[in-house]
Amino acid sequence: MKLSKTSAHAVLAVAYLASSKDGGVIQARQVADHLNIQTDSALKILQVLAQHKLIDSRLGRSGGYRFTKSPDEVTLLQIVEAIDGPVASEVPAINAADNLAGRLDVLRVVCDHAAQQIRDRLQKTTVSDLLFSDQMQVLNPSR
Amino acid sequence: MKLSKTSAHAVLAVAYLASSKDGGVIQARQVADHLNIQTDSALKILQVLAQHKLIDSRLGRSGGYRFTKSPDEVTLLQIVEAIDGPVASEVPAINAADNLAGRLDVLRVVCDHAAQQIRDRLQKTTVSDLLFSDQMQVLNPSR
DNA sequence: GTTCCCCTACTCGGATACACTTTGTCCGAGTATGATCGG
DNA sequence: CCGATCATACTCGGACAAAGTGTATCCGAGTAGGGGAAC
Repeated sequence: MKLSKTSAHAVLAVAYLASSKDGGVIQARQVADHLNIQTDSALKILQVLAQHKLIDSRLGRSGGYRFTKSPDEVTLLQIVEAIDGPVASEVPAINAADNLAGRLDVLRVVCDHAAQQIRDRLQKTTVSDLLFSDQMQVLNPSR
Repeated sequence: MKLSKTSAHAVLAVAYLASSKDGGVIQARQVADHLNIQTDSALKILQVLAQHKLIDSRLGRSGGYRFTKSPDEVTLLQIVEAIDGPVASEVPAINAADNLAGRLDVLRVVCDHAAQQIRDRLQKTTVSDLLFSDQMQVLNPSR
């Protein structure tokens, strides 16, 4: 299970927007500073998230991004698939003899099942889980 | 769940050796022909499998490779991890503020769980499962 | 005070360049078998 | 007939080149709000 860097940034960006929804919008620059990445990179991530309706974008001079959904409704699967595309099984095409078709089918079934388990796991975790962990972090060992 | 091309080749190579164990060794060239790949590529795969003791190699003029284990004992996980390395969770290192540590931990837990499920799935399937599917395909009742 | 226009700050979206991983290829070296040759 | 020598066919293992994929950066364009000038 390899989480792409961009997906990880996207998840943290959504969590950041969700934790900072004071009604106002947040600019890409602020998100970039929070994640310690370039503004352009954050911009691209936020654009894709907005295209998939996971966050709202506002154009113009006082524009920015905003998280308007309920944290319970947005899952990690939605975020990851918005960035990296569908989490599907991939068995490479192999140009081999016909009697290998059955064995390749077995591999496909195994990978399909594994991919489904990944999807299930990513769907069980929502943005609110991230927000909650944040509270635990702040309230726990500091003092 | 993305199965690398080399891993797929390795699985099919082991299945080929397992289905052809007449007592004699099989040369890398034969495996390459069976998989429709270059001899060098097959050679490299077989070498790695032999290093991990999944198959036996025999040096010298009448050398080659042989599958001596029981098909029930060798799992797909062993083959895939021999080729691609450990199937572990990977959450990219992110240089962000400290208050993001908790959220990153959540991501790590999720990915760890997903990776464990992948391992479980790959471990449940053995070489004998591939051989059985082959019989179903070719209708060759020999076991 | 109202209207019009321009300037500014932001998002949008494609294009491009870069880095990393995977994949494919090559070559020298080691090893065991069989054939050959000399005693 | 027997043993030493050589040729052959294979594996071994590292190194390298090519391809593919993910990542970072750049640039022009569009959009909305604010400020200033003219009336």
